[in-house]
Amino acid sequence: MATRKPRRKDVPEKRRACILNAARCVFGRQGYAETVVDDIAGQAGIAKGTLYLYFKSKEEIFFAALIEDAHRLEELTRERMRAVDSWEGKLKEYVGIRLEYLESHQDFLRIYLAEFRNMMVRGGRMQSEFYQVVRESEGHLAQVFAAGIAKNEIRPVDPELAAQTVSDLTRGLMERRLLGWSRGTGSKDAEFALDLLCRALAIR
Amino acid sequence: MATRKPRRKDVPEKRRACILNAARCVFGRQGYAETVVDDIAGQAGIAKGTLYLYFKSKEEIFFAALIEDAHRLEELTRERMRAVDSWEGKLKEYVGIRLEYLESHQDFLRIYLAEFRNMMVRGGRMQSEFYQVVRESEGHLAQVFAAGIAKNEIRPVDPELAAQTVSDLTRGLMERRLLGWSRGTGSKDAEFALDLLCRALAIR
Amino acid sequence: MATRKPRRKDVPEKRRACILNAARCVFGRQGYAETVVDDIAGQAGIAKGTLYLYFKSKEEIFFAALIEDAHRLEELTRERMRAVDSWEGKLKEYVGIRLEYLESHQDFLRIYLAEFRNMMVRGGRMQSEFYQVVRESEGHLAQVFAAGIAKNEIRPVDPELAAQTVSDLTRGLMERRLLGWSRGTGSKDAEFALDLLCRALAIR
Amino acid sequence: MATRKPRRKDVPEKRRACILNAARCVFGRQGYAETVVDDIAGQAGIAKGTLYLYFKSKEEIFFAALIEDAHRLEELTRERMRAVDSWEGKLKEYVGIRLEYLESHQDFLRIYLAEFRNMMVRGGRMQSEFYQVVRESEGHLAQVFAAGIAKNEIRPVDPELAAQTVSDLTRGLMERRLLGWSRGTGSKDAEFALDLLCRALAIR
DNA sequence: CATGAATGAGTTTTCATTCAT
DNA sequence: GATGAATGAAAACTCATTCAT
Repeated sequence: MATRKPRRKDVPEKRRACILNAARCVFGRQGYAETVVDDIAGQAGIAKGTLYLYFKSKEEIFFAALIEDAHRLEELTRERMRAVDSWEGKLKEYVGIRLEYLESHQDFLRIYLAEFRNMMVRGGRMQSEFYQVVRESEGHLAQVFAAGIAKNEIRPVDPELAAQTVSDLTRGLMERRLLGWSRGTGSKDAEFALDLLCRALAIR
Repeated sequence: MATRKPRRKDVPEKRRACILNAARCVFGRQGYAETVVDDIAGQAGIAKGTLYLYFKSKEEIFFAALIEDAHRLEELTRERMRAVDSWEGKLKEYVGIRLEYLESHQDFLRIYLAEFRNMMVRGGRMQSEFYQVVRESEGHLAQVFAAGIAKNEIRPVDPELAAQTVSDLTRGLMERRLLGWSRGTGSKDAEFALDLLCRALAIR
Repeated sequence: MATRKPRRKDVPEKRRACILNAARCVFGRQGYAETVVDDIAGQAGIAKGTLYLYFKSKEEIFFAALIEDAHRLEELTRERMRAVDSWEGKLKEYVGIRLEYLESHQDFLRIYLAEFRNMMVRGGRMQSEFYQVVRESEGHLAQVFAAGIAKNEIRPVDPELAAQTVSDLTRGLMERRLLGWSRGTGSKDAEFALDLLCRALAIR
Repeated sequence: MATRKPRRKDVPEKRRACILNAARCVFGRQGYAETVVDDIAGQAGIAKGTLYLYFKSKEEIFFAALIEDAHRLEELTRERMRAVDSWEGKLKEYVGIRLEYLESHQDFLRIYLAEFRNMMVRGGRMQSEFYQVVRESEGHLAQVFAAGIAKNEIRPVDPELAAQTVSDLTRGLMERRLLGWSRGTGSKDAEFALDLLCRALAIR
């Protein structure tokens, strides 16, 4: 009913998405510095000049690609966490969704993780938005822990710190997978991390 | 008596060190890509050409700075861990030394962490040596856990995985400090992480 | 009818030719080493970067300019030699065409001759193609002599050696003209060289 | 009697010669542009700075090496030509001495020939002196021919032109040897060239 | 005298961005 | 809108020359 004829106004939207996909692909494979604008245009199957009709600069393309996917991941996470009740289940989803995402969006996660670290190196660049998404994500997790504490299922720890811990461990898991040190969604290392968190946080 | 006149032969050594310090400073502030060779020369107070008497390329300077300090950190860690007996104490030292090092070698740790993540992103570049140091460091930690398990002080977990977990958490702590989200050596987040690890690993 | 609108597709061809002409001009005036890429761009009236859209490197420009003209000279030579019958006539054309070419393509011949000598100095560089053209040219001449010998018009000498001799003498004539020691197509020195060759080679 | 004790004042002379030999060696092997001053110093077994006590610049070293040997060759030629009487003998010596010199001074002849051609490319550089030596050499040869003509042994040709012809042919022979196309002092090509000249010049 | 570390102007090449078609 | 040829401002690296020791 809604999107019957994808005429006119939708084409530009399609173009934009196409460019961002191409960008994720080449940025993920080669990194920001090694990627030349022609690579993105080539991968997207359009001319170099056309890119500049949709984005102001190479950097803008990069962050647009990064943030769009970060939002998507965040939405997906909320959705899946809503679907389970226990805090352990929600925690498992948080980690699990990231490891799944990794399989299908390796390109994105490569730049996501690398950029996450660059954010550390200098506050600069990282134009607040990516930074926001990351903080939101951790905030959401913190709420889960806060609720668990309120329900007396979790020890009375600082929910923020617990969330940070989960965030750190999950990034570690993803990175090692990217390096090829481990595989699969439910492998040993993920189980170990989840078990460790549950043991350390659960009452008793 | 010994080093009275630091003339002649010592000067080149001094120059090299001076260049590496300058390099750490600018790489740490601006990252690898944003740093131009002139910046390093300027910071070191020498001419651009002089750099090339001591190093073959910008990249070589980068890795020399990185690896030299990585070795130093690794040595310091071993020393300090040797000085205590309990596995909890050793663990505390491992984390503590890193947070202390951070205060005095912020520049280095900025590039250390950023590069650590880049290593994840693509195997390339990272010329094995840095990679070696990092793996050694985790291996050393794993031995500590293995010993704890043998002495029945630690639950029978995979020592490698436990070491990875510590590594991930410690990097997380450092990164947040670098971002200015927390301060001090003995602050809440570090205590939280250590407490969490001890609870999760200790028998009982 | 044919080439009414030289639009679109012809422009790149024109650019290439324009660059090569500029290159011949400055290389011819200053030599390879003394020429900087900016000189070529300036002479061609385009930006430095544009050169690299048409050629991969300074060296490639150099050899493209060299070889293109070498081929042209070779073709012209064959054409003109075919037009006469006697071996003396062909010989005269071989020398004459070169001296004429010199008048209109001084730039080219400067680099041609200089490079010819560099070829001698070290086998390196001279990427086979120029070398091929030169050898072909001498080979063609050798065939003329071989035919003359077969027809009993020329003494039974080694045709290859005779061709080399002609080649050496002709280069000498061109070089002296380039130095300004003599002028004109039909001047004394050329006549002398031709007469000398005919006397030495002809039967009787 | 004269040179008893090579003390004091002779050492600098020795140094100079040593530098020039080194220069010939590396210039001959690598060409002017590819040779860096360190190469010369290294080959001479002295420090780079020392070169500048004996010569003002790289270019000066180059031309000093070139001209010194050119003078030596010229002297040797005169000596040997004086030792024979017939013009054919003198001619043979002129060519022969050059082919011999080639065997023992390949390095020099490589730069000699290349530079000879560069002289053609632009009058510039070639600071008259080398130019002078070359002209003298041809002048000397011309005198031989003039004498031959006076004695009615040689046809009444222009002696200058004849000398140029010999010069061109000899350079051709040397170049081909340098390229490895022929070997030995008395091989076919040299005989051919001499025979050709004699036939063309001799009365009858 | 001899040295060789230091210099910095100069070179080639790349590539994000623009704009006439 | 789309194109891709043209641009020119950097960047990494070299090397002839100098000069304090």
